[in-house]
Amino acid sequence: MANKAAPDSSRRSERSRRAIFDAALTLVGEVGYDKLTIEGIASRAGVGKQTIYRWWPSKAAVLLDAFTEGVDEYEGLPDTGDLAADLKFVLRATADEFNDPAFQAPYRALAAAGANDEELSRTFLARLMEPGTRVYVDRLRAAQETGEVAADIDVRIAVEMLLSPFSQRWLMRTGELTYDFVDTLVDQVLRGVRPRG
Amino acid sequence: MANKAAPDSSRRSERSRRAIFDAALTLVGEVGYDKLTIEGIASRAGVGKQTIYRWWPSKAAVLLDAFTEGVDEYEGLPDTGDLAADLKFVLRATADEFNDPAFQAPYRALAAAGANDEELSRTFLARLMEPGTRVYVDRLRAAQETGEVAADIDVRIAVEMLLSPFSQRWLMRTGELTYDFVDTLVDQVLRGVRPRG
Amino acid sequence: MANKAAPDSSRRSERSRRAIFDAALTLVGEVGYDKLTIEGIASRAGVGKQTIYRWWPSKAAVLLDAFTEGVDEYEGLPDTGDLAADLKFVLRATADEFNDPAFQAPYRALAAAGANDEELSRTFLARLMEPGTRVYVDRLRAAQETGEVAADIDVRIAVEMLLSPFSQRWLMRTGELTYDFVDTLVDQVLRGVRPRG
Amino acid sequence: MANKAAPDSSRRSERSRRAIFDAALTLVGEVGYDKLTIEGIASRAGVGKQTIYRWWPSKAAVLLDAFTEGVDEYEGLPDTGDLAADLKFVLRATADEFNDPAFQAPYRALAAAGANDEELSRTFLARLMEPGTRVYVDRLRAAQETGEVAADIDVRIAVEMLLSPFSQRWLMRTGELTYDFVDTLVDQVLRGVRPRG
DNA sequence: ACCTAAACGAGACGGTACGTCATGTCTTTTT
DNA sequence: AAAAAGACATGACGTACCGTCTCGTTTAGGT
Repeated sequence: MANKAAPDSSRRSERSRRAIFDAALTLVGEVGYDKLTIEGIASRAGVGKQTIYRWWPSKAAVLLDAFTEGVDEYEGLPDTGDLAADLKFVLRATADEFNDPAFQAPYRALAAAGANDEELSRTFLARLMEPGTRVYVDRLRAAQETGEVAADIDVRIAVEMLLSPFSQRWLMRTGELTYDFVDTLVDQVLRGVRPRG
Repeated sequence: MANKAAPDSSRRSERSRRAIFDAALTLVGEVGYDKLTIEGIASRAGVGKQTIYRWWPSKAAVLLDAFTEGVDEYEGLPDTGDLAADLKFVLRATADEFNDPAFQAPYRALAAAGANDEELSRTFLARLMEPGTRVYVDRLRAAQETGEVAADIDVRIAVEMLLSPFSQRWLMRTGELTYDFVDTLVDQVLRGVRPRG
Repeated sequence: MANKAAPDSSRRSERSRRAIFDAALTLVGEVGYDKLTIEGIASRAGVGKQTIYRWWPSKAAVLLDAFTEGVDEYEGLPDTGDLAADLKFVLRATADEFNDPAFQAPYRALAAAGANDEELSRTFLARLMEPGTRVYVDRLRAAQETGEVAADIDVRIAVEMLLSPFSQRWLMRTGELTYDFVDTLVDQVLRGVRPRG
Repeated sequence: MANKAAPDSSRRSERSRRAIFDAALTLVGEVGYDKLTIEGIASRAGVGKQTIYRWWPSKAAVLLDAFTEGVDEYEGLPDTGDLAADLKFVLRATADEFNDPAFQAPYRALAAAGANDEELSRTFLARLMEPGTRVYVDRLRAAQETGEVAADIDVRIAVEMLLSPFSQRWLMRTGELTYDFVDTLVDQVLRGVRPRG
C-alpha cells in the first residue's frame, strides 16, 4: 500500500507531511488517542496548525493516513496445500503484530473512532480491513475448489468466524492472542467447513 | 440488572439521577458521543455540573450507568432440545435489538470508548458483555453433556465463533445483521462443533 | 471617579479584575497598543481569557476601565480672581501629566481607538474628556459674570480654542507641550475673550 | 499633490498599483480600518500579496498613499482683503469636505494610526496636515503685515486656535462641523488677534 | 523578433491571536 | 449536606491574517 499516496498538490510540502505523520504516531503512543490534539501534533511536528487543517479534516484522518503510510501491500496467503497449517502460520504472525505495543495505540484508536464516525469507518475498512480479509476469502475459495472445503459453505461467513473472534478479543480485550488460541480457533473453524463424509 | 443501583447516599437526589440518565441517553442519540459533554448533560437535565462530578468520574461512566439502568436481567437461553433452533431464536432477537437506532448510539459509543480506556472497558465487559456471553457458554456446555456437542470442543472459543462475527459486523459496520446471516452463522458454527461420526 | 465601579456581580473576582487592569496598563506601555493582545493580558494577569471576555467586549474597553480606575475625581479650577493665572496654573499641570510616559501610551491608544469606534468614543468622552472640559467651562462662565469675560462670547468654543490646540499637539505630535506654549495660548485666547473697550 | 508619485521602477505594474488603491479605499469604507487586511486588499484587487509587500511596509502605508493619490495640490488662501471672510470661506469648504462620508473613513483611520505609530505620524503630518496648515500661517502673516493682525501675536499658535478645535471636533466626534461653529470660531479667534485700539 | 530578468498571481508555509467551548475545581446561595 | 448556579484557570478548538517563501506565467526592455 502507501508510498504511491502522491501529494494532492505540487505545492505541498512533503517534509511537513512526513513530520506530521511521525508526530501523530509518536504522540498517540505517548498520550493516547483521547489526549491526542491537533495542536500537539502541529507543535511536535514543527508545523503550523493550518497546515494540518488544510489537508485533513480531523485528527482521525491524520492518524489514518499516517498509519496507512506505514502498512505494506498485503500479499496473498501461502498455499502449501495444508490449509490448516497455512492459516495458523499467518494468524500467528498477525497475533505477533497485534501484540506489538507500537501498533496497538493507533490501530485501536482508529477502530474505535470508526465506530462513532461512519465516514471514517468506511475509509478505515476499505484501506485496512478489506484487503486483509480478502486474502483469506481467496485462500478459502481456492480450498473449496480443491475440495478441502465443502462447496455449500458460505466462505465470507467462514472467514468472519475465523477473524472476528481474533479482532474482537484484541479490540475489546476479552482475551489474549496466544498461539494456542489461534490454533484452536483454526481447528474448530475448519472442522465445520470441511466436507463431511 | 438495574433497579439495585441504589443511591450511594441517602441524601442523594433520585430525581437528579434520573434526569441525568435521561439527558445523557437523549443527547448521545442527538449529537453523538464525541459531542456529548458533561455541561450539555447538566444543562439538559437542569442540574448543576457538580452533581455529575460528585457521582461519576467521566461522561463514559455516566453513559454506562444510564445504559445499564435500562437493560434487563439476562435470562438463560431456551432449551427446547434443538440447539440450532434455540441459538437462531435468541440471535435473531438480539439482531432486532442491535438494529434498533435508540440502542445503537450509546452502546456503540461505550464499545468504542472501551477500546481506548482499559478501565472503562473492564466495567463494560463485566456489566454488559460477560453476562450475555455466559448464557451461550452454559447452553453449549449443556449440549456437550447431552452429546449434541463434541467433548473435545473448546466451548468458549465456539461461543466466540458465534458471537464475535455478529458483534464485529455491527460495531465496524462490515455487514448487515439479517436473519439469513444469523442462521447461516449458527449452522456453520454448529457444523464444526457437533460430534463427528 | 472610579472606586465606586462595583463589580457587576457579587460572584465576580475582585482580585482578577485588578490583575487584569495592572497587566493591561503595564503591557500597553511595554509593547504598544497594536501589539497589546487579550491573550497577553490574560497570561500576564494569571487569568483565563474567558474571564476577560466575560466582562469586557474588547481590549479597548479593558484599557478604558483600567485607565479610568486610576483617574481621580476632577476638581473645579482654582478661582484666585486672576483668570489668566488660574488657567496657566492648571494647564501647566496638565502639560506635566501629558508629558508623563506612563500616561501617554494608554491615553493615546484610547483616543486613537475612539476615532475608529464610535461606541468606544462615546464612553471615552463621557468618562474622561467631558468632566475635564466642564471645569473650564464653569470657570469661564463664572468669569463672565464678574465681567472678566465679555457677555457675547461663546464659552464652549472659547474652551475649545484653549484645549484643542493643547490636545491636538499632543495627540498628533505636532508640537511640544511647554510652559511657554501654554502661557502664550492662554494669553491669546483671553485676549479675544475679554470685554473690549 | 499626487500625480508625481511615479512608479519606483519601470517594471512596476501601474494597473496593480491602481487596483490596490481602489481596493484599499473601498474596503476601509466597508469594514473599517481595524478589519482592513492586506490579504483582503490583495484579494479584492486581484493581486498577489507579495505585490503589496514588495512596495509598502504596512496597511497604513498603503492607505496613506492611496489617500494621498486622491488629494489635490493645496492652493493658497484667497486674499480679498477681508480676513474674516476669507477664513470663513475656506473653513466652510473644509467643513463640507470633512462631512463627506467617503472622506471620513480613511482620513480618520490614518489620523488614529498616526497616534500610535510615530513614524507613520511623521509622514501623515508632512504630506497632509503641514501643507494644509501652512496656507493659514501664510495668510495670517500677510495680514500681520497689513496691520490687520497685531504684531505681537504668535501666528502659529493663532492658527492652532483656529484649526485644532475644528480637527478635534471631527476626530473625536465632540461636536458638529456647522457653518455656525466655523463662523463663531473665526470671529472669536480674530477678536484676540487684531491690534488693540 | 527574441531573450532574459523583473514583477506578477497564486497560494503553501510556520506562526500568533482570535473568540468560543468544555474541562474539572471552587464558592455562594437555596432547599 | 446536597443541590443549582455559575465564576474561575486551563487548554484545545477551528479560523483569520501575518509576513516569508516558492512556484509557474506574463511582460517589458535590451539586444
